[in-house]
Amino acid sequence: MADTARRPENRYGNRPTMKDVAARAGVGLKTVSRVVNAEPGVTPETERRVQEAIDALGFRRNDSARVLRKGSTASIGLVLEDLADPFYGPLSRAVEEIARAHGALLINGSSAEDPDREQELVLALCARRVDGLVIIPAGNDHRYLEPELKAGVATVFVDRPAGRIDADVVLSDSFGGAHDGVAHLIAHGHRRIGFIGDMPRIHTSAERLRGYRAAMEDAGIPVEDAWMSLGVTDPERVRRAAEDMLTAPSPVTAIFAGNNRVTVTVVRVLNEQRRPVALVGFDDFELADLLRPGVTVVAQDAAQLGRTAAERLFRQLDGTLLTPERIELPTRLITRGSGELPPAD
Amino acid sequence: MADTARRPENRYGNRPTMKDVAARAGVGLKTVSRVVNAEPGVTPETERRVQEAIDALGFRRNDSARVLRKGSTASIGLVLEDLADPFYGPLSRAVEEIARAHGALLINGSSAEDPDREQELVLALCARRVDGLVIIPAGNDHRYLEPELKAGVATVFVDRPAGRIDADVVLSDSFGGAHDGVAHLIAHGHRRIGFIGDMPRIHTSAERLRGYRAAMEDAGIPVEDAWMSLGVTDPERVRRAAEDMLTAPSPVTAIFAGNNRVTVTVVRVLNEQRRPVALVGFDDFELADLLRPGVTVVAQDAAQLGRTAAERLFRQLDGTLLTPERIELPTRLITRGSGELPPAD
DNA sequence: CCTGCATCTGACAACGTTGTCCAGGCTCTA
DNA sequence: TAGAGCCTGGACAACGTTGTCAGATGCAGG
Repeated sequence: MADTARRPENRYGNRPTMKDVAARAGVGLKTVSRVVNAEPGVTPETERRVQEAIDALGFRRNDSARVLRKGSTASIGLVLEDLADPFYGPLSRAVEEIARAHGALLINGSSAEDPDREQELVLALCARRVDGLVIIPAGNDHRYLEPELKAGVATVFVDRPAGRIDADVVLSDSFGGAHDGVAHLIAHGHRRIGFIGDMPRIHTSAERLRGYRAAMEDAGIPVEDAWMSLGVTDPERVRRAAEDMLTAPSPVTAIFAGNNRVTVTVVRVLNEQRRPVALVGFDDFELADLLRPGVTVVAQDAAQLGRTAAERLFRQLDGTLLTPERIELPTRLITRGSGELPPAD
Repeated sequence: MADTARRPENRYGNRPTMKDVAARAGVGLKTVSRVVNAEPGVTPETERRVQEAIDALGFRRNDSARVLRKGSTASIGLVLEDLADPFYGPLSRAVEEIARAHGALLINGSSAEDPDREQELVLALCARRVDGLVIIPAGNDHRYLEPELKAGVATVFVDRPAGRIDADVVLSDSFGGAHDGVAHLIAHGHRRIGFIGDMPRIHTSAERLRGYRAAMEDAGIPVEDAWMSLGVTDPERVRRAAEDMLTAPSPVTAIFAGNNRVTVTVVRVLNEQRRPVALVGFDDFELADLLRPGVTVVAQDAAQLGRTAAERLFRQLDGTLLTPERIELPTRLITRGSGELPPAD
């Protein structure tokens, strides 16, 4: 009875250590270490005895101790905005595959678009001594990373540049993509074009807005304030923003949506309109081709972003490095119908 | 010149330790530890000096050493099938939120539906001494986890039960959901109903197939082999399977799709058919309501699965537990049009 | 039988942190 | 002013592993 009530008192609930294995196999500690790490210089007979003890006890090497001794964790960290956002799934997966190919484990976390939380997460990863970091930044100031960079933690930013420090960054050509998308609408006869995007403090949003403005200016079309809605992300407010610009004194005949979440909401709103309104969205999304009309988008390749970033990270770690660089991947306009609707004046 | 060429020779590229901080601040090692951990018993003046040294050197505590000493890593592992699958995004995110609320970090990896890779990943996580594991199993035999369970690693399986060991599992009612979905089609007049699903060795697939058969049997409808397609996941083969059952000697008038990836492909195929074919899919997906017709689905709440599993995990860790249990969450039929089409005979 | 060499094995220190325990200095009271 | 008690700070061991190095063993050759 006293026995059943007894709980393991050690940490890890009494996990066996190499010492235990050594005792059971009747060999020295270091010999166990040799077997576990497949180092040479162990008789087959000895190895067998050790292996037997390992299996019998269910021993697993404690990597914390190993890391402490060796100095490298063979793991990298990924900090992104929201794991639930479909844009980040393929990106994350691509980074994981590259990491795996290099024998590293991926640890990831979401910043929930909160700069403080991003910093907290990054520092937690650094405390665990990850070998490198892939960061989709939420904040604008990454000077807190200076000691880490100096200490040799490989770092690559993705999707948005680092703030106030000099570091690698891999991103899509937001300016060019937005410019192309808006120019596409203009080419189809639109002149009153709305823009709905996220906060301009986010680099990609600012760039896309800039692309919108540039395309309009190139065509000599003055932009009205009522056509632009910034800092809007939650569906309710996107909906209102879209409705507002559709009923403004000079209503828009087309909308450019700054990211996939905005696009989806705008599609819902346009579905309820009597007259057709053209739409081009930034970011592709699944099923965009199945909607009626299909949604024309400016697509960026999330997986490619992840792959490029991860590869660059490991090249930093190889020492094949490399002054910080900015790598911009092109976007691709995919026409599916919604962006080719003529203006319904 | 010799100076610029010099690279840090220590591991971690010369990261400062508490000893360095202590030396710089002119205090003892343990005092630094106290400051870092906000332990009481340090004069404000001393604390200030220590803090200054920490900032100046860019010191970050080495968590490996801490873990080694303390025995708890404050981290949990999540092993899922594919991060890029939209079903797992919200699940993963939910687990992360709960972990965060408990002050734990989430480490996750994809098994790519490969049992060996699952085991490899799980053991890597165990070597890092995660406190607990949330596993979406790919394999059917988890006896390799016995030592871990014995050692007190909290473990919860999600979406599919563990194989050959006794462990907590949280899953959706696949049988009931499929039964409801198929019964719904029958209630709308269908008798020739097709089923396309994944390999029956996957528990959820087998259960959904069982639900389909049961619903048909309840209605007294004999099932023809040509109406069933199992072990089919990639789009190309799903497409062919769907086309085959639509052109069989006794062609189906409705299809039940076993998971969201299948559903999406089937939608594409049905879009190309001249006559309307009814469709109910297992798993909800974004934009299902925007398609024409909207896609009727049996929805499971991925986030809720994740939350439930994570909460249970931490209850195991609290010691508030708990013999292994099987928790089945109900599904919900969401009618949107595609499942209510009458048979076009 | 001893020497030299190669092969296998184990003792020991170190990695950076935290828990334990004790020393020294201070304040307060009698 | 002495003694008690409190507060602050530091010395030291321990966590589980790996690298270093030296000891033990076996064997061949003199």
